[in-house]
Amino acid sequence: MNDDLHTPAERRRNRVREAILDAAERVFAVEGEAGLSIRRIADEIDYSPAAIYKYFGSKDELLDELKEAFFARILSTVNGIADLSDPFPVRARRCVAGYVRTALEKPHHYIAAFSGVAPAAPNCGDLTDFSDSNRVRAFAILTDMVKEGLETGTFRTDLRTDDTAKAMWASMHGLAVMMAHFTEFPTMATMPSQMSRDDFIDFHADLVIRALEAEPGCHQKL
Amino acid sequence: MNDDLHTPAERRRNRVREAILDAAERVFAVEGEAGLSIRRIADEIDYSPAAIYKYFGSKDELLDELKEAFFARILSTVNGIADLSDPFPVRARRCVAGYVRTALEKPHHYIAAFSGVAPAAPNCGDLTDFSDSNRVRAFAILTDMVKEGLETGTFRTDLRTDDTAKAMWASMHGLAVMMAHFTEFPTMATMPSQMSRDDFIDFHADLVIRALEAEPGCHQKL
DNA sequence: CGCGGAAGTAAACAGTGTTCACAAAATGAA
DNA sequence: TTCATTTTGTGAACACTGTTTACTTCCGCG
Repeated sequence: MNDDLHTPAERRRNRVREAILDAAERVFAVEGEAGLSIRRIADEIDYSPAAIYKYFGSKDELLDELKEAFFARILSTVNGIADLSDPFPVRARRCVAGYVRTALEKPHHYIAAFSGVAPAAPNCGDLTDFSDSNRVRAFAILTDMVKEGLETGTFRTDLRTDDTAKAMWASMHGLAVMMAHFTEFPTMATMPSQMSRDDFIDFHADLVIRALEAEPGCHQKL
Repeated sequence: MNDDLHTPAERRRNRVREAILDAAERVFAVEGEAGLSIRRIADEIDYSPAAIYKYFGSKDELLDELKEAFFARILSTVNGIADLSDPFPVRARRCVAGYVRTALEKPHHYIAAFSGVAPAAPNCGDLTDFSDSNRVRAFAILTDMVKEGLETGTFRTDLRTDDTAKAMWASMHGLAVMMAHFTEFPTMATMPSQMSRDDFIDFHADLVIRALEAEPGCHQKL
């Protein structure tokens, strides 16, 4: 968090950096990855395109920072919910739903964060390269949740923690990416539904948790 | 299916068209959407870039055809499984798993098919524009499956067919897109797991179906 | 002050999708 | 056959893109 803003020069530099990110953010949120170009950002902040390369090594680097920031936002939302004192399976459902809702606040961001096949990272091959902090922390929330479900006896005892967390995330992610993809339609259209957007998210969250419960559906409310 | 290949000219034209699609397919499967350029395709088939525009209105149109063809392939796989005579909940699980496995045969294709926010279609707004044939048919398979589960009493009776099908699709899609995204890692890495890739797909499929069952887990095998 | 490094720039390079005027070839009719 | 018409293919251009390079300008430190 400490960004070393001691000297005026450093603060000034940081201000420009933020301005670049802000401009990128603005354009990106509206026009998506396709509409975002270095020259466009430069125009927005009245700089020359080349200037941006004094602050970011490449366009991808800049984009990664945008996506990472958004992912951090989702993470903190879910974290906030996880820290509440709701009884267990309710809290779990709320985390799932919260994840999806936050993801849908910026559909372009969320989709962009997972579009494309991840390149084989340099320091990969083992599981030890588990260094992408935000995603790791997000995953940790899930595994903690599963552990709690197991310990309290809410979940089936034959579930492996890590695999279950992964499956949960896949399901949440699926809903988020699907609704984000169809975001410009009313009620996620092109597919019939009687439910409101929010109700559907809750419905899905309920299913995700229910799949794990020893005696499913004992806590109907919310 | 009838492509009107009556005259020699039409057949010749169709051959070139296929050659273009084949070349695109080849490049796309290996290098993904990023590595695919009109000029690259043109090189591959020894034509000039401009020639391609005699066969496709735009690069997007060409790409859409690639994606659509792949989606059709997934669809037919799932359809094949759905037509088997397996007892019900087993067949449902197999459909889900089959969807994911086929999607993962070409990760680039699958991800590309859902990357980006869908633009508001011209003839949209109502549900009546339900005209994207392949996706509609895929969705129909799901709704049929849910209906069968409801009629045979396997599924909970309080499930709404359409919403349940949508939720199912979201979960399958989530797993597919997640595994596709991390496809270049061993065992979908960056996340710990004790299971093989295939086992995990089955595990997830089981969870998806189990969430809908009236008495979950009565048909453990396969 | 002067000096060194950082900030910012215009211009260029290599690449992209796409269009356009034009040539070559195939087609259909007389 | 010959001639006109349509189709197929091309090279060059246009307007973009991300990125680099040489250059100037400016700020902070000694």
